[in-house]
Amino acid sequence: MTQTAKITSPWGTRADREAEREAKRMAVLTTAARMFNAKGFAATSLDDVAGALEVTKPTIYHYFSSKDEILFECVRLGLEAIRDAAEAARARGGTGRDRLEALMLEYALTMTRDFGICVTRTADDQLGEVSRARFRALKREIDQILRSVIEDGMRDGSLAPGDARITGFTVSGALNWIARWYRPDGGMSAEDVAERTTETILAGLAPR
Amino acid sequence: MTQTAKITSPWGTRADREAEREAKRMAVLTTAARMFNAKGFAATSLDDVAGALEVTKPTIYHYFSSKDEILFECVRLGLEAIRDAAEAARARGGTGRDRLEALMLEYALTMTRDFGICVTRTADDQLGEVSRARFRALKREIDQILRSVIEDGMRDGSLAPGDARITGFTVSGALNWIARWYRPDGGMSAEDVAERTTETILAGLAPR
DNA sequence: ACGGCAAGTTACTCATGAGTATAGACCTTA
DNA sequence: TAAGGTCTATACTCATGAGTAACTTGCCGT
Repeated sequence: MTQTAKITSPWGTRADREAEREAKRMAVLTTAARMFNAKGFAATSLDDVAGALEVTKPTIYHYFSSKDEILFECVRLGLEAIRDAAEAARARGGTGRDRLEALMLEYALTMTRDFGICVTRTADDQLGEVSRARFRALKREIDQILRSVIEDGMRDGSLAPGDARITGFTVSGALNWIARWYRPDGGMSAEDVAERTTETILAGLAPR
Repeated sequence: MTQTAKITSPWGTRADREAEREAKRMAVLTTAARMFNAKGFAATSLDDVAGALEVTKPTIYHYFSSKDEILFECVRLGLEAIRDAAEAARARGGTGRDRLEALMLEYALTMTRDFGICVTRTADDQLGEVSRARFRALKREIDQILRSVIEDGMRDGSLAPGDARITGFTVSGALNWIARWYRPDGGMSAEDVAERTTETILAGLAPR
């Protein structure tokens, strides 16, 4: 039998090159997000980010047009992860409570990851005008999905009646805070943290 | 009857002058806190703060030695307000649940005020090394008081059993978040917000 | 009266870091 | 093999804003 299997060419195709470019973009974003989370956005210079990737600043400007764009892309990835999870939870079956629980679990998990952490550490005043508007819009979108699921639950009796707005803020506050205290090396897995926090929010502190 | 009532001298005493100095210091802190909250710490220059007070930057340096000191004093005032309230709540009588409720109400109220807002908007990387250490110590102190009250409540049966650490983080997250969404002009008083949020945390979302 | 402290001012210095001009190496395609 | 795009580096510019030097004014205590 002759060798007919196609070997992979050492010369990349256009698609290969685009994938590589995308991989480099993501490497910049991941590195930047980690450094923003560790030292703060203002205290992290693009020279720092470039240095960590062992390239120079103009290289970064080859992939991004400004520091603002880099920060926005980081929070966008975090926010879109939450929004997509929230949307999926809203669309699935079950009671409002079931859907809320699914939503909270995914939300909490995102809060243990680089881009999710970046979201809660970023105040909108750090972004330029255009990014800021998009940032707020995404946050509003998530708040609204969360609130609508809570309202569904209150309506179908699977959640206690109350003010859906306040309840929504309480939930997002508790979940967002995970990003501030969770440490992967702290003996608790991200999944454990997500489950316990979700459980605490649902059950409340008072005994039943 | 002759005039014997002591008139207040136009020449201030030493105490007067010290009080005035203190008032000016506080004016700087309040103005700075509001501007930090509105535009972010990095985006607020001391020239901005001085301008808002209709003085010049060196005047501010007459009362404070650095921008770092100003930020730290702002968060210190916020954190000490919370810590004192927490300590008072821990010391008073009643079940763990009663004390926790009192603690949460005061904590929530502080989160609607300038220095409290400053606390949650300040990431420790914005502070110099020394201030950062004191900042963390104060936060830890508050966390520990909160946790000990929760543990008391779990022990005396007035709170549902669970992981006091996770529960504490959930509580502080939900409360801290108030600083991010509360607007005094939003139709709800700070007291209302504090009560409703506290109630939601205690009761939980699931129906009873 | 006078030395000195308190409270301001104007007019600097100086480090930092975002963003750019320009050039060179390499790779692909005609 | 020449043209043109892609990727990276060196070596800048330039605005900003923290912090300071040095001076003025006025009040206080001796």
